[in-house]
Amino acid sequence: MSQLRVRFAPSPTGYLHIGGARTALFNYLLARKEKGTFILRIEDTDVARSTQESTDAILQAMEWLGLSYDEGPFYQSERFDLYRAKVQQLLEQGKAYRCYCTAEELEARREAALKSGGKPKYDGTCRERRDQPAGVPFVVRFRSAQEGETCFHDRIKGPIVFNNEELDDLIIQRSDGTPIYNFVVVVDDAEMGITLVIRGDDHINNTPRQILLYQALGYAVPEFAHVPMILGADKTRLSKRHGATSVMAYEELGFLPEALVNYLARLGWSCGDEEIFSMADLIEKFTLDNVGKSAGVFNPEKLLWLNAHYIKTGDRQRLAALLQRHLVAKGIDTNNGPNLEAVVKTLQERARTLVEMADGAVFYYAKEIIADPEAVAKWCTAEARPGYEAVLSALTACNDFTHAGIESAFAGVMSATGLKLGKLAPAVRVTLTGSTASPSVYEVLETLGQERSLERLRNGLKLFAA
RNA sequence: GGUCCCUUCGUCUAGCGGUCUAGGACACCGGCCUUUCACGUCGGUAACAUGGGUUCGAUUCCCAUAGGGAUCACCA
Repeated sequence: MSQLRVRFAPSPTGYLHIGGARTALFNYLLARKEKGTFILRIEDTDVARSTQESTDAILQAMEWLGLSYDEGPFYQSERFDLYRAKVQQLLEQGKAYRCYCTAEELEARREAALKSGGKPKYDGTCRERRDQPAGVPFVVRFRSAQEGETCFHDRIKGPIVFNNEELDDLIIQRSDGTPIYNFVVVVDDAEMGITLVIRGDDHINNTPRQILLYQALGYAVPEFAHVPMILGADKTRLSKRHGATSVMAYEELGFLPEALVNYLARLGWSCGDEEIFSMADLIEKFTLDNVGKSAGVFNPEKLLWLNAHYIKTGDRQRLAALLQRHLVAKGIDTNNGPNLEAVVKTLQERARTLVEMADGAVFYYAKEIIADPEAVAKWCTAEARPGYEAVLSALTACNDFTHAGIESAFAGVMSATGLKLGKLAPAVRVTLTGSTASPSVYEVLETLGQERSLERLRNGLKLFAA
């Protein structure tokens, strides 16, 4: 066990999105690699916006991705006593003060400042206020440093310096007594012994004020590593406009968790020319040194490619179980039909997602084949009928309905009729699958089995032009 | 607007002063394979934002400019 302690601290105001998942992944990978501790903390201090459903969704997504944590989940909503005590401590030490300005007043002043070209920061009205009017609601503000500079060495971005003049006295406790993010994140990271904070770089601007807070509270300041944002194709922050952003939406779309993990890891991190990484590979090879500094564009095409790779190389039994779920979702009963693993085998190389695989598997379980009219018109012609009938009788006579047996049945027909497979197979494919695109007819025949195949082939006779 | 971050093919990236006529991957285009669709395979198009420095020598270091992103809440 090393001293490294990292955490993922999502706010339960929605599902786990792609960006959050990558942050969680990086934390997880580093913790595992360094044999450190990975902590999960739910940041639900905003009671109005936090929901149990969101928390559940986040937990579920973490589990689906295989990101297990060592401690937690901790809920900030259960730690208000701690925060109140820390606020009190700051108040007593004169490092924080009560502010009686109302939200409306502040808003008005902000606008005025902006209009006159000034900075929209708190003007310090209550900074030196001594009286404590009874019955008047107040917030607690942190007395921030007004001069000097605050700097830190980011593990990804390098040295970053802020002029303290840019910082204002931020609110650390609302008028309803609940604490605010920038305050609790400091208290919790310190109290939980976090040694390295890995988070999105949208938090860079929060870092200096948090450092000041660590110091005011007498805590050691942890290290920081700010990972770049993930952008949409138009280079703006990834959002719903760009398609699915929820991790679990990808499961529904037929993606495998290892594909998403692999993709997310490679978005912003690299290891030479390698592209394919299992979770074990990532744990072995991940380092913050190879995380890039610039924001990356989410590329669904590449995710698709990785997913196709994992489907191609995946375990059939597992894929069969996953495929069944997608088939059932389409209202298809897989009980009266070919073995699912055999079906997976024929579709593995031609499906990029489980949804595509399910689409491609539908014909196997159809009670009746409804053939594409265009395909029928093109291949089920009077001219093709003799060959088709020859195949039908050869397959009827076949007593070894395996790939090899089927192949030799076709070979027999080909030598007897002089027709090439290109003349024989298409019509068979159409009556068997209803379409011109499918796995190899030998495979389809074998997978369907003799009984079902012959039934379809006989029914198919009706499709031929007279 | 202020502040902060970022800047190699369309996209993800390799590159950590000379090995760069810049490598890999996705996508795209073409050949091959082939019973369809795919897979596979071979090949191709395609990038160091711009301008100054530093240096014997810059894709690599520094500074500007431009562009992009983030952030400026009693959200996190």
